[in-house]
Amino acid sequence: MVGVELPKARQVYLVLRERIANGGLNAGDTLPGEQALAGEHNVSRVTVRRALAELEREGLIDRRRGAGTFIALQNAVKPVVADLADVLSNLIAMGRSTDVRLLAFSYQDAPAMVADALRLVKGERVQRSVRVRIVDGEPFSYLTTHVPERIGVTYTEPELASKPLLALLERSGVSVDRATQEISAVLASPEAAAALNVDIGSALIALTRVVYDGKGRGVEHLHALYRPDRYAFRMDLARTGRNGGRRWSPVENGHAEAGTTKGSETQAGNAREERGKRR
Amino acid sequence: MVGVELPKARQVYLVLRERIANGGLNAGDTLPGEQALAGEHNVSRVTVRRALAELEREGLIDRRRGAGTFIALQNAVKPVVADLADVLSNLIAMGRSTDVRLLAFSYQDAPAMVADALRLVKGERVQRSVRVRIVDGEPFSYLTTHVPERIGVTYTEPELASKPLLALLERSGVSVDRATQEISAVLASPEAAAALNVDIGSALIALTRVVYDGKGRGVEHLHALYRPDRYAFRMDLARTGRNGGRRWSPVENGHAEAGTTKGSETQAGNAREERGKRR
DNA sequence: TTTAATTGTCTACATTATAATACAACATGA
DNA sequence: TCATGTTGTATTATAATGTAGACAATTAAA
Repeated sequence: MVGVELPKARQVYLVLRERIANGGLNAGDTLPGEQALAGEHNVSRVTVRRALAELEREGLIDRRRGAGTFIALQNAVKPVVADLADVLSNLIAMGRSTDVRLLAFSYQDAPAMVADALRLVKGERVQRSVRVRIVDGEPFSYLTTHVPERIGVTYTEPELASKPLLALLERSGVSVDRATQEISAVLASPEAAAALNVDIGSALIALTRVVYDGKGRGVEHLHALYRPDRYAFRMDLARTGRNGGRRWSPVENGHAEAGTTKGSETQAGNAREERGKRR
Repeated sequence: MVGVELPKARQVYLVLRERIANGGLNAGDTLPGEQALAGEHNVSRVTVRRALAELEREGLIDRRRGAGTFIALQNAVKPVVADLADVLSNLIAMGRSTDVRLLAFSYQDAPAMVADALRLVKGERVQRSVRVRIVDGEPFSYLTTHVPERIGVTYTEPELASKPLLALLERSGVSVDRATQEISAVLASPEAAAALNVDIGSALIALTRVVYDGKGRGVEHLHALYRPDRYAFRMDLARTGRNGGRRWSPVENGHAEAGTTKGSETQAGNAREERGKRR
């Protein structure tokens, strides 16, 4: 049973990061001393120091010998905030350069989950592709798509790497009509972590979208993973008329806000690259 | 720099769990032998066995001596899928029993992030509360709310533990009008992990909602953490008219589907409780 | 200046994780 | 029955991680 626990240094790191982000600690505040932190968390000072070193490397804190440890001034690297409907359009509208790398492309039997969602007969063949979308030189989404073979054959591998999948589907005569999507959270698997340049086991936003044509047949199964530090789903809600109903309705928000802070981005970006290389 | 890495056993565990969930492995399939897995992942067989032991404890696989390791039949404990607008209403509509525990309640200076979102003067006092919502006996959301002091004083601590916050706000004359919410993913901090009965460092869905009154003043800042195995945000989208626009519009879905499988829930629930107790 | 508190550094040791190997117990199919 | 491959168990060795304590360097305040 032992062996799958998190190292203590990482636990302390997590707790402190949480306190800095949401725990009511403001920029410039003084953190408790290493000795005190060691006591609070029931670990040795050396372990606390490892956690603090990681936080310092990410630019969240400043440590000054003799003085103490302080919360860094511009610690919040705000993610790009975009509407839930169409990520790509929003990014382009923000004037960002996007690029795609095709990591895998094959035809195979449909996994049970996909066959179920697309309403295929079990084992029907599908086209599977894995792509990484790169925005402004940094990877930020890891896309796994499954498309029924009969539709997949209407476009080629290089086309998939250069054009949006939805456009390819429409070109082949499919009427893209309706979709269902779910948002969840997962830990980064080694493959996804490598592609997105984050640590294995870090948190990722998971989005699963199933697209149907006019007749209700599934035409695309998309499983997307996003870096939460680079992206967040945002929606505006308005209270629905009936009083006491206590319900919200989604509101079309004209354009998404670009939320990435200029100054801090480069710094955090570099720190992250180091982290990725260290193995 | 060392000390915050994930143990190899946990990395292998993550990979295998990912493959079981989304990697095209179906129920009943045979996993590669421990020796083979050790080779694939460049770790020793002992390490692979630790990862497998964890998966077995969670009911995802069956191991039979002499025979092999198999994917458990009913492994997919589907989360409760609900609409993004109003979680609580959906749960009640599903006929589920919900309960609330109040973990913290205090008045304090507003953290920078909250003050910013609610458009308060920095350091203005706010009421902070931490609640855990329990559905069908299992904790599934961890809510941290900040409300401006002038509004917070209109209700009492026990009221907060028994009535929805939005109802309390309206009772005090606040016109709840508009909200913005963002969905992201975070790792479970020790506090959240303990409250939600999951492992430290597991992935959680993070939702931040800021509610405004008719005059655009912030009246509530909600930070919610959900267990992804118990919950997922779902939305239905329809293609917007203009052809080539390639945009989606949210669709009101009348009622959310209850997605929890009866049989598997108890089993997985028990496994999880064990996990929570082991420390 | 003095004093106390802080971070930085170092050493020695204990505990835990991982690796490599061998062998037993069991299942399966030839 | 037998050969083969599997999981279960044990042993040993090495590496990684955590602990404890002491001391130096620096800061800030008394």
